[in-house]
Amino acid sequence: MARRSDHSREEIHAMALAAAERLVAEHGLAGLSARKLAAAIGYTQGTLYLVFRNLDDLILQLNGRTLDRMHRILAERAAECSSPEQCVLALGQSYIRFAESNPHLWGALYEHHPSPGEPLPDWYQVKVDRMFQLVVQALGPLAADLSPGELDLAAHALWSGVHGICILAQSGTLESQGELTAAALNESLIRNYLSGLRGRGA
Amino acid sequence: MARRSDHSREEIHAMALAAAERLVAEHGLAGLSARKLAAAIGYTQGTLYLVFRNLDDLILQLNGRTLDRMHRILAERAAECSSPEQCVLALGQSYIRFAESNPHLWGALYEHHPSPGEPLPDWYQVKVDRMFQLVVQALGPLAADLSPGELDLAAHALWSGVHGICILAQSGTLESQGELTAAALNESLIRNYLSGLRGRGA
DNA sequence: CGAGTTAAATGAACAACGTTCAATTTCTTT
DNA sequence: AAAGAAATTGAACGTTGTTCATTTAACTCG
Repeated sequence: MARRSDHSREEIHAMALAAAERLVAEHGLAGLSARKLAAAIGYTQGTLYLVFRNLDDLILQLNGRTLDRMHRILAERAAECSSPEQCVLALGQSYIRFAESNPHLWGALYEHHPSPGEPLPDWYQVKVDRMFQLVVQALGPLAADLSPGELDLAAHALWSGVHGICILAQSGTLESQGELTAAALNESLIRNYLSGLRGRGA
Repeated sequence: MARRSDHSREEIHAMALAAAERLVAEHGLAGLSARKLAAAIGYTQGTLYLVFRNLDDLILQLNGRTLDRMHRILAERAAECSSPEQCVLALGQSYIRFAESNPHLWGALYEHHPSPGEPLPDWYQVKVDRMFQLVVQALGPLAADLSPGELDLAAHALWSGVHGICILAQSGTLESQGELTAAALNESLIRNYLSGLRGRGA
């Protein structure tokens, strides 16, 4: 089996990403290997390296897709809500729900570290920033007296807080105690933070 | 080189953990391997398996040590502060400072996942709970009208928020923007959350 | 003091990993 | 049909975690 057998480069690229998504969703990042992934699309490991620079590159692109899906879902939810506070709450709950129903794909987002300390590519950073912008937008009407910088700070503080709750929930640390669901923590965090934000300056 | 050469089992255990701490601190979890670690203490890889069940076990014990060190530092800081709000702030800042000055050891705490979904051993869970108790204690005087359950909820919400900020900071996502330091996010999160907590019920 | 026993330590072996690239195979063109 | 080009392969290399038969040193006893 060799040249131009069935699929173009673009098709192989898409097939590989789709198969990787299935593999990771089912077995986590650890269940992904070049040979297994190649077998899943009917090729051998070498072929993957014609389409991706290496596995890190492939995982990064997979994470990009996950960010896209997540952004789409959260943006929908943020559009449906009534009051601004409800919007922020909805964003948080949607994020938690996404993490809970796609644990391995969501986990891959932060389990995967690019090689040294080298920065993420621009196109990936854009997707991350777009997520934060959802929070900034939802937060805007609530904090009319804040400067743009203060608003950004608040959005980041709040959103990394929600992110931390997801991580804690997925690590199973708070599985034992019944009251401490991710949803309850999320609501407490957002409600009190917003209340504090309204009560004073930044 | 064979039997009873120089060190008892306990000594080898301690030497291995100390060497692992050095290796991980310098090169991250990825820089740790059975052969490299064994060489660092003058043994071969097989010897490690006489003392540890496997590498996961070793890393878990290493993380236990890190949690111990961190708890000691945070407990000292929490004892030195004046007002309760200052205590919570000090805890958060100390946590961030620890993560910033021990990035790889702190990273190993959450990068390492035990094999399937099997739970952490009890002795480890105790160390995690002990960390949360520091927050609960610091939070206690600030929330006299809260039930124990609500206090626990608040402590977990706040602390996972701080944790999320550390993760975000270490991932380098907010390195570009100058104002968004982990310390600033931490202060915003804690100040506003506590303000909200005082202003109303849970 | 030398022989025999016991246990510590080794390191070869196995399967799997990411990655590379000469070799092979198929398609296209002459 | 032969030659050329290009897609795909899969053997190879160096690494990984883990096991366990074999080796080697120390201790015990006659």
